[in-house]
Amino acid sequence: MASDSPATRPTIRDIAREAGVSVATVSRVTHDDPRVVADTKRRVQDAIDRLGYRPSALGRALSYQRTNTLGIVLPGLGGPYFAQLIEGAESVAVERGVVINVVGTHLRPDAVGAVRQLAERTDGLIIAGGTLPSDEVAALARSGRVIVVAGEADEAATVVTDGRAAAAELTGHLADVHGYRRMRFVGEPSGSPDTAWRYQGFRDALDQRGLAEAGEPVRLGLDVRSGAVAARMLHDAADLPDALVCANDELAIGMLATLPGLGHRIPADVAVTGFDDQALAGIASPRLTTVHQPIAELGARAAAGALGDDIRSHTVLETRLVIRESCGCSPEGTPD
Amino acid sequence: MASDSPATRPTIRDIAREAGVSVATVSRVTHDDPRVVADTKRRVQDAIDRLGYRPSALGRALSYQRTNTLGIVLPGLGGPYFAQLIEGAESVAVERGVVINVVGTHLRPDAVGAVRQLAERTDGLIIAGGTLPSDEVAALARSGRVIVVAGEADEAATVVTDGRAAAAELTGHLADVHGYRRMRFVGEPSGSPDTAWRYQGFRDALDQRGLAEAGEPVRLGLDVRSGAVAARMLHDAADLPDALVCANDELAIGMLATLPGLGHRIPADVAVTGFDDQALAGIASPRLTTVHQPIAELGARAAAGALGDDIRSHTVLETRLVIRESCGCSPEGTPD
DNA sequence: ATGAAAGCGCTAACAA
DNA sequence: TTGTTAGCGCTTTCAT
Repeated sequence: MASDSPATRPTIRDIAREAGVSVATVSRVTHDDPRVVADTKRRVQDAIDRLGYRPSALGRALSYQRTNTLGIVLPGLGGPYFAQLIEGAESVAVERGVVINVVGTHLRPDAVGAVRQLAERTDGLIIAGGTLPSDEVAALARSGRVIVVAGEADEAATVVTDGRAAAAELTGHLADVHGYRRMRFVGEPSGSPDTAWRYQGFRDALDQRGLAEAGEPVRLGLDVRSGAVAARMLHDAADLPDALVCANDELAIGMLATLPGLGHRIPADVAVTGFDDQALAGIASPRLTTVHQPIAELGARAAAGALGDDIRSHTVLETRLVIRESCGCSPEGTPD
Repeated sequence: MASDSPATRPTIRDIAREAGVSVATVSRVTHDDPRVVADTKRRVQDAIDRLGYRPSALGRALSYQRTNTLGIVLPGLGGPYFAQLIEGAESVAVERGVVINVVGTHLRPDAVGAVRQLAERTDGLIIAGGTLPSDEVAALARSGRVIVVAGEADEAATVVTDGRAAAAELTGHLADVHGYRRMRFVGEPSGSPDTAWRYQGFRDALDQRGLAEAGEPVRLGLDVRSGAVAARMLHDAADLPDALVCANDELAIGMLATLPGLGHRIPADVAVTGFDDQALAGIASPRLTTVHQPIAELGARAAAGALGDDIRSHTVLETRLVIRESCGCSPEGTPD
């Protein structure tokens, strides 16, 4: 428990000795090599069971020159977005007998060092946009398989969605269908490339229509808590616009969990939109108008690339505007 | 220009050759060994820089017989609870020059296999309660350093909080101060030991007062989405109790983001409580009455243990009841 | 101050 | 069918 020194693990040599064979034979048995005769195999297997031997992944990795591991670098292990991304990556990792190792850089003072360590122990790396300086990404890409997801890179292949166009379409709906004029973006644009693109799309739609932002972007993170904080700030400043365009669903959920309690009805007093179309978006009340993104697919494609499949150097996946009620539309899809 | 081996990473031998020294000397340089004379050191460092050499973590691990890696096994990488746990572990990992590798078992068909792989590549393991069959945990504990967090184990040390007592205290407050009689638990008790303890505490408080549950536990997950789903179910069944005792804050937040939109005021029509006291709990509206848990501390203690510190075989950390407004108390802390 | 060489746990030619 | 042996990349005595 506290102080018992774990017995040292048996090595392939221990088994060889125990079974009275060579290490090569033991290795063959652990690989189900058909060449070993049944009787020998049994003897070896017995020794393995008796001593509780399991081949060292480290030793194997060194010999194979591959680790059967896929690394994923994310800003943090927070919300559903990254969970889904990982899930997508897992789906392809599983069918290739590869395990996944995740590191979150936001928690890490020395993110670069941690990622370099990770790179050593993996056959490929998925890096989320905005987690590392781009020259570091380039360096990593030069010495290994790297795919950047939701970000830009010139030395590595990227897998993204066109968040800019999607955000513009969403904002256009708010302006044209509902006639909102005072709209404000929630989320720190420079937080990640992803968010930057969405903000740009928001601006695009405004500019196209000669509209101005109802204020600076609310510069906060991308989690539920930040949505709640933003809601309180806006309430305290008595400065609610017609519509709050949130950088993702979680922010919007934070709004839903705060604004009503503060006396603001959604969407009657203020419209709120999300981005991502997480499962939650269709369940909260009012249901969230948002943009659907194939997040798991993003992870799956990236994983395939990072594991050696040939993929295009720049893959862009489709998004889809999802109109529900938080923008002011009625459940039938028509504006109020 | 040494462009002979282009694709493959340079090894310590390449550097040795390039600098005209032995591998031992290169190794000394990478370890800042004071015995190498300045001139030699410079020559080696030059070669290292020129070829872009970085010692292989794999090779080192094999030689050192340690990996400088800490593994964490969680059900999933979803919400803030696990993010905080990891953060706590990171804080001690960082000061020991250790990196963290996380795997989520819920995403994994072959969780056991994945964890075994992980165990190979780490010096210690933190395992969240309920993620693995207990005999597997025992096996892992026998061959390495394992700490179980928020769960039970006889072969491994555990780090927990007394969720049962805390839940009983919280429920007692609801019953005694507010006089609620119809109370219902939200969350699947058998989902994790943690949740089971909280449900037990809830039952304890009820039993003590001769009260009955206002219905079976609402058997859902522990995420925001499940809270929203539960809210809709209860609404659709027109079966809202006096108070909803949620297994964690996220569930409660899902309620806050759904119930008001469905026409139910919190706490006027129905009280809602959380568990964990996430940052969000004090910001959403109404602010959440909940139980504070030192989650990061949980992670930190577990990490210390998993990395070799002597810790008690059973550590229990303090919780604290946090009364805010979602239970019906006024901001001043008095009941309505 | 530096080098030679023996491991660390495993795999895979090559021999026998 | 099985064994011998040379790596995989690195560290670390032990010599020199």
